[in-house]
Amino acid sequence: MQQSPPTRERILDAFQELIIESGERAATLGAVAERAGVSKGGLLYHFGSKEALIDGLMGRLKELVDADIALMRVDPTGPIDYFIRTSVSMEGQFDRCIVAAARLAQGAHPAARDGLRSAQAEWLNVITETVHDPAIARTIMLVGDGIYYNSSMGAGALTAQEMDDLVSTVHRLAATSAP
Amino acid sequence: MQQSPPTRERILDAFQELIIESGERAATLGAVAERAGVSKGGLLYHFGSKEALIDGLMGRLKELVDADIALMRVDPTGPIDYFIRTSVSMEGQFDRCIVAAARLAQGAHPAARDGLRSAQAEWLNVITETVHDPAIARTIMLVGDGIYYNSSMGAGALTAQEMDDLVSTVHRLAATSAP
DNA sequence: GTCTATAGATAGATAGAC
DNA sequence: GTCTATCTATCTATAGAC
Repeated sequence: MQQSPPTRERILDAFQELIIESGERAATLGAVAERAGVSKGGLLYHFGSKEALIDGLMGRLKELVDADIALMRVDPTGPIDYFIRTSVSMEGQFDRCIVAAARLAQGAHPAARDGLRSAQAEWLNVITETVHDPAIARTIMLVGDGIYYNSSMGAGALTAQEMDDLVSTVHRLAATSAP
Repeated sequence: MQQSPPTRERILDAFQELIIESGERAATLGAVAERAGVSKGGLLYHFGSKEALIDGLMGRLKELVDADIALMRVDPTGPIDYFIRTSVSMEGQFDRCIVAAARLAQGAHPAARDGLRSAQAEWLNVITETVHDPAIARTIMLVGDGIYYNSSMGAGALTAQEMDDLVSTVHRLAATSAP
């Protein structure tokens, strides 16, 4: 029998999805509460302010980033393949959480900005360990950032063919080296 | 003697800068009016609603994009060099307008989303004409998108050295071709 | 732990004087 | 073309019952 997630998680889910679907502005406490199936008062018992709600989502982000970095390091296809392919999906909790965080970061919420920045720093670390050339590593990071930029703008997902082309293009780039 | 720009332009400037500095949410009609040096009523004479204000900024964006595409086609260093180097600055009206539009697009404003999408389509056209390989062209576009993603997140500007490295890395990528 | 009721602040927009 | 005054709606947050 299916258990409904704890209220706290349902609230964070509702907040995250509302931000993705309709922007930060539409993610009011009332809308989040309704979507999570609680009253405003009930929501404010778990997160005492809107800032606390954002901090809650950033806590979730940090957990997911840590898990992702660990997976990236051990992926059999290598960190670059993993990085590009997982940047693109928008299907999992992780990507959805990142897109929501990106939108909050644009709304000038320092906690969201810092959370994403430290995630970027960790990814760049692993990529630099792999390709050694810092300029190439930074360029690959920019490709990943570009993918998130498009995701967060509601662009459609890449086809499987486009995805394969992109991965192989990035691999050729990684094999290149400055003269 | 310095002429102050017409009120309409001052209002658009104020709107744009407020969005960049503090996010869409802080760019209320009152805040925009104050920054532009008019009253709310004065603002609403020129732009009858917040949506009209957004449409006004999108009109400015379209003009700037058209001018940019024209420059990109005739730049002596070539379209790719021009595309990468100008994606990065955040100093000119054009980049600031794009970043503001990107933030509005994330707030689920369809007009902003459409304006940016058509700009991206035009850039991609020119790049594809230059490098011929569509997968490489798309990858270069993603690098440019990544730069804007970082700009709109308030990341610091690249150093001149990082910029040169990036441009040469992208050029090596452009020289690559699928087997 | 969750609810209702409500306070207090601020948003977008209108009306009409100048 | 610009202003002040004001209306209405909505948002965050608090208080207190259950």
